[in-house]
Amino acid sequence: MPAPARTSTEAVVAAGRAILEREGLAGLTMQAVATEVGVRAPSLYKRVRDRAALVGLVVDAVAGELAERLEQAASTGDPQRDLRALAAAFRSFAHANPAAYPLLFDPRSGGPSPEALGASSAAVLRVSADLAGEHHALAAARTVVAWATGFLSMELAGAFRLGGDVDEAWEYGVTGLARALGRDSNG
Amino acid sequence: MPAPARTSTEAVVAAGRAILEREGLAGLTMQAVATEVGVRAPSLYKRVRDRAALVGLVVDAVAGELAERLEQAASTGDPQRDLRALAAAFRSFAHANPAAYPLLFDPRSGGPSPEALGASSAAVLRVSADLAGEHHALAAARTVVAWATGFLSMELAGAFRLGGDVDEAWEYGVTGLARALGRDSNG
DNA sequence: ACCTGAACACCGTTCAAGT
DNA sequence: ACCTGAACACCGTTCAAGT
Repeated sequence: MPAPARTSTEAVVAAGRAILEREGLAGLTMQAVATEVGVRAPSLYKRVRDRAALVGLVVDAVAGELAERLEQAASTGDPQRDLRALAAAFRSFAHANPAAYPLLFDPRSGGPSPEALGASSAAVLRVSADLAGEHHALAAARTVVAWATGFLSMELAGAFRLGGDVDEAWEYGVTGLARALGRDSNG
Repeated sequence: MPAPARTSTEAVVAAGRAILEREGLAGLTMQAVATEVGVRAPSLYKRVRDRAALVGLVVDAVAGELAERLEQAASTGDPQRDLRALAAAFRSFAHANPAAYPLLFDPRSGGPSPEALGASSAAVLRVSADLAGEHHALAAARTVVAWATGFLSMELAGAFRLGGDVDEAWEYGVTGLARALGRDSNG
């Protein structure tokens, strides 16, 4: 009477993430996930409460991986270089996860868990403190992340349709922010 | 045999927008819109091709209204003041349209039409040119809009969960951007 | 303890039939 | 010319029944 588990929460989340990138959020159905892990849709409810919870777990997994990338990126100790490295890490992560990335900041997805959020914030906060001073660290970090995530959302959405060079606009932005944060902000 | 029209595309779009804010994107169903305009769901297909097209029309309407607000806001002629006014207009519009605003930059909504996009961009481009010089106008405008939209997406998503004062972070960002765009950028 | 088929409510969409 | 009921495919979710 036992009954062998034919899948796992990790497998379900991994499948969800793969399908999300392959088919988009609308394609991330319970049936599609069930098929991918080799089970029938109702069985998924042994692993996750409902579809929203599944999406939440996927978002958390993505946030965790982003945190790793940011941590690896901001490691030179030179605040100006680290800021540029953080920005580059954000952008390459977004390009590699175009469907998942916008979900991290989507009002409708609940957002990442506090833990995942904290992990993702750590590296940015550290560099922001180095650059803008402890007193302005939080506001500076929010400015950087807001710019990066807004830019990348727009880039992924194809919202830059007035011509011009998108890479150049990105470069302009990083440079401007590095300058803005680094000036007479040693509060 | 004629057959009186019992609704109109404008009424459908207005209903869609109202329901979007009341019930969220998931609540914006063809049935809900049909009920609101006093018709049965299949009749909506005389006005819009499908649900995605309806959402697109709603997004366009919202983009058009945002363009008006931005145009009204940036009118003092002083670039620094106009930039702050633009930022304030973005934020109050987002707060007034919390469900619709993120859709403007959502990869999944197709985004606003080129016309609506152009109208929304005009005021920001003008102020950016005044501030950063014609040569950097586009990159500067993209920096400002990216920051504002990213900040507001995060604010609406409840992503600022590390404490601190959100208004202060906004203020810090505007000030930093105004400084960054206005310095030695007269290319 | 987990898996399944069957069932239900709900949604988008099509279409023949009405006026 | 527009509106409608009926129908279809599809989806999330529940649950009793299997092992």
